[in-house]
This record gives sequence, C-alpha cells and structure tokens, in this order.
Amino acid sequence: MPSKINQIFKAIADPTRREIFNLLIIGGTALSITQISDQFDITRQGIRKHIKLLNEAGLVEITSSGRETLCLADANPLKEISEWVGFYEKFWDDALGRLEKYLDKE
Amino acid sequence: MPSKINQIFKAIADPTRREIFNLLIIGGTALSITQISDQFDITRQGIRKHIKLLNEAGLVEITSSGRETLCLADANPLKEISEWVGFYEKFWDDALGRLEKYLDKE
DNA sequence: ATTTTATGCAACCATTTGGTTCCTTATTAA
DNA sequence: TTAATAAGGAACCAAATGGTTGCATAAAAT
Repeated sequence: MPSKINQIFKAIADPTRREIFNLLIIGGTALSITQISDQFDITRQGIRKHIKLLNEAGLVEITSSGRETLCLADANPLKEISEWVGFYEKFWDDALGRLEKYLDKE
Repeated sequence: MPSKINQIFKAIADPTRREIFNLLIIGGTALSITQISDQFDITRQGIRKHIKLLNEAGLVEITSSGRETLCLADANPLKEISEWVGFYEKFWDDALGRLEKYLDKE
C-alpha cells in the first residue's frame, strides 16, 4: 500500500473538494455525479474531475449502477493526516520550551 | 483574523514545504534562507517561494537580522487542520454505522 | 577599500489546476 | 420505439505552481 499521503493532502487542499467530501460523508449515502453537481455552481465535468482526485486519494469510492456513477465517501484515509498533524502537537503553544518538550519525548 | 485555513491547507499540501517546515520545527531555532536551501536540491529562490507560502499560512515567521532573513517555524496554525480532521474521526472504520454515530452526537 | 556573502526582484518557463464547452454513447422512462 | 437522462472523452483556456536564471544591492569580512 503506497501510502497516498501526497494525494490525500492534495485532495483536501482544495475547498471545493472539502465541500464535496463533507456533503458525501454527512449524507452517509452514495450520490451520483449529477446529484453532487446539482449542489454546486460548477459544471458536472468540473465536479467529475474533483471526484477523480478524491477517488485517487481513497476518500471517495466510485461504483457504477446502470447509467449512474455513484460516489461514497470514506474518511479512513484522513487517519494519515491526523497522524501527520498529531506529530506536531508537541510544538503547539510553545514560544519558549519547544526543544525541551521534543527532546523529553525522544 | 481571517482564518487562513485555505492557505494552511495549501502550504502543507506540498511535500517540499512539509519537509522545510519539519526541518525548522525540529531544529527549534531560526534558520536563514541560505541555510535552508543548503539542505535541498532546489535553488535559493525556489526555497524562498516556499517560505513565502509557509509564512502566509502563519507556519513560518520571518525576521531580518543584518543581511540575513531568518525563518522560524510556528506549529500553532496546524491546530486548524487538527480540528478539521478531528471532525471526521467519527466516520472512521465505519462501513456500516456511519449515520448512527454521527446522529448520536447531534 | 575591496571582496565575499545573503538576499531580493523580475522575468521567464513548462506543467498542473480548476474550470469550461461540444459531442457521443448507454440506460431508463414514456 | 422514441425521447429524456446520466455520464464519459477530449479539446480548450486562463491562471496558478514549482522551478529556473540573471542582475542589483546591502551587509559583513579581509
């Protein structure tokens, strides 16, 4: 499993993609491309491109059902972001004792 | 305070910028542009552009000292990322009970 | 005083990004 | 069976990205 961390960071870097992801995950069900694009001021093709990136990051699963393309969100790849950011927690609120905290843990 | 969330996401989306940030925060001290660019296969001007974006996100503070430009990392803006990703924790590992977990909390 | 060092500014460049429009095809509804 | 709907492919476009080189300037070291 080649980690996809760059694709995940890239996917969530765009505000529209974060909105799409949020819509899908909150809804909890799969939505078609058209259903998604109905909620944005962007063309279906534009949305489709965003979905492609989200899918490459593993944040959206795509399945076909008849003439529809269904998109279901998967939050699990965000664990990698959580781990990444978690590492830097020890450096928060820390105008002074930055080194100390870090070195203590090492 | 206009939240900078987009700039923070953008700043950390690039792997080189994540490396620069990591270098600075682990070191715990301010480094000059030249000292930073010595550690990468990118020109000083290239590094300088990355620093600019990190600075706009609030992740690097820039100060002048004589002829040097010193860069100091600040992890605090990452709190916003932590909050963002924290919201989605409830959707992890959850092929089935996605809605339930979410609705319980609401 | 001269040279070296650290930097900034600006122009340039190829590629990627975020978006569009046009046209075709497959599936479903009337 | 014909019309409507859902989607994909491809070409195009302007702007942003990530990087470069060349040159000018300020500060520090000789």
